[in-house]
Amino acid sequence: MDAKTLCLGALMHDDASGYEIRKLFEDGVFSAIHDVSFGSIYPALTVLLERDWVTCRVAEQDGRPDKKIYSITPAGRAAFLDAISSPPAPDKMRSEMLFILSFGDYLPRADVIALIDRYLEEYEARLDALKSCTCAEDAPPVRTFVNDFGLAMYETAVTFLRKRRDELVIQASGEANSNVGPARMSEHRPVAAVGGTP
Amino acid sequence: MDAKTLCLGALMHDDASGYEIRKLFEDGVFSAIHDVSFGSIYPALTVLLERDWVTCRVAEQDGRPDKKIYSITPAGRAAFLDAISSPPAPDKMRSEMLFILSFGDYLPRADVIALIDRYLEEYEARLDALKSCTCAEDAPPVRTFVNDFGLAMYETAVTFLRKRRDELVIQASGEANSNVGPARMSEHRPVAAVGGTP
DNA sequence: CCCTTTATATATCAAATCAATATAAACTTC
DNA sequence: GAAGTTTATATTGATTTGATATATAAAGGG
Repeated sequence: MDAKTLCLGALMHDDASGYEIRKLFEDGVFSAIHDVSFGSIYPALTVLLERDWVTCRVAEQDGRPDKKIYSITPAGRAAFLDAISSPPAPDKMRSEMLFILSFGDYLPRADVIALIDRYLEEYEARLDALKSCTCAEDAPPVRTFVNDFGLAMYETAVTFLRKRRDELVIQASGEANSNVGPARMSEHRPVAAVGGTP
Repeated sequence: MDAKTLCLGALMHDDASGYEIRKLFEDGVFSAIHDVSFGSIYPALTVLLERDWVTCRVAEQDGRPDKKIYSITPAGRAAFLDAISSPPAPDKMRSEMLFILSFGDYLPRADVIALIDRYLEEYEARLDALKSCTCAEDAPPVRTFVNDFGLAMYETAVTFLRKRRDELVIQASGEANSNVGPARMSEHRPVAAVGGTP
């Protein structure tokens, strides 16, 4: 999906700066759905301005750098509704965790369990975040659809991971009395590329 | 995750051509996990050849163009295991469907239901594909982990979508006796960008 | 008191990635 | 036998990402 469409979607809810749009996809309502980075957002906003799909006002702030607050125009709303009326592409998942875990046979059992622990942490955090931003419970089913979908998926993930983790721990302690308790791996960094000259 | 690492992972299972690697991520074992396109695979294989992490033999075929079949070397296996020992990045989802559905209030109810129907079709197909490639049931839990995870997630998705679709249909037929049966949208195309000069 | 981290806020750019397209032969279907 | 699909490889242009730079300020540790 085009970064311009994603930005318009964010602005359909409320006026926002580029930074705030990013946060919507990082932590906010879109966090379970899609992702965009600054490198796409700022050029997209520039183009949207040129096309008069959005307007921009500068808000001075005490201390912090000036904010450029973008608003969607009626023409922008029309363009957005037109864009989302085309049939969407299939969902795409990118999970380094699952990719690595699919090679669990090649890794020490303790590493596999530690990896599942990290994975569990991630999905527990997402579940909590989603639960806390759940709005009115009596809202119509269209409005709660996406939130409830995310909730159902994350709950399934957490339940599955907890069960399998425990099975692996029991199995491992049966094979050898090694240390496979709730070990945590070191702090998070993106997975290393496959070497080469940096 | 680096395309080189993804290619090495594919070759850990078996020798393959660039085309076959692509299929593993499109239809095969990695389809629920990650995605890579030709534009990443072919340059990656070239680099892997230079580093002697893979070898390449040309297989002549009757009729069809020659196949370049790549094999992972012992050094390649070592490099792969090293690459996957780094802590992985968090999962990323990109769902145009959910993004569009989150604006369901702005769309005609019939369109929303048609969209959910498409979504259901997609996940039913994925579920079937995953079910058919499920291997030995007595395999150790590490080996079945990723497949079972995908199965659990897809089943949750399908169950959720079926339930919500029916709720929306009942609600819609209560509001007005409009045609909201199992309508199907036109054939699949990627979602349109937000206009501009093509 | 200094240093690091975290947060707000915008912007740029090289490197990686994707979607689309070109080529080509064989197989399929009508 | 013409047209379309599938198998297979490869390239290109456009887009996206991830990293980095700049600027300010608050918070916390040592």
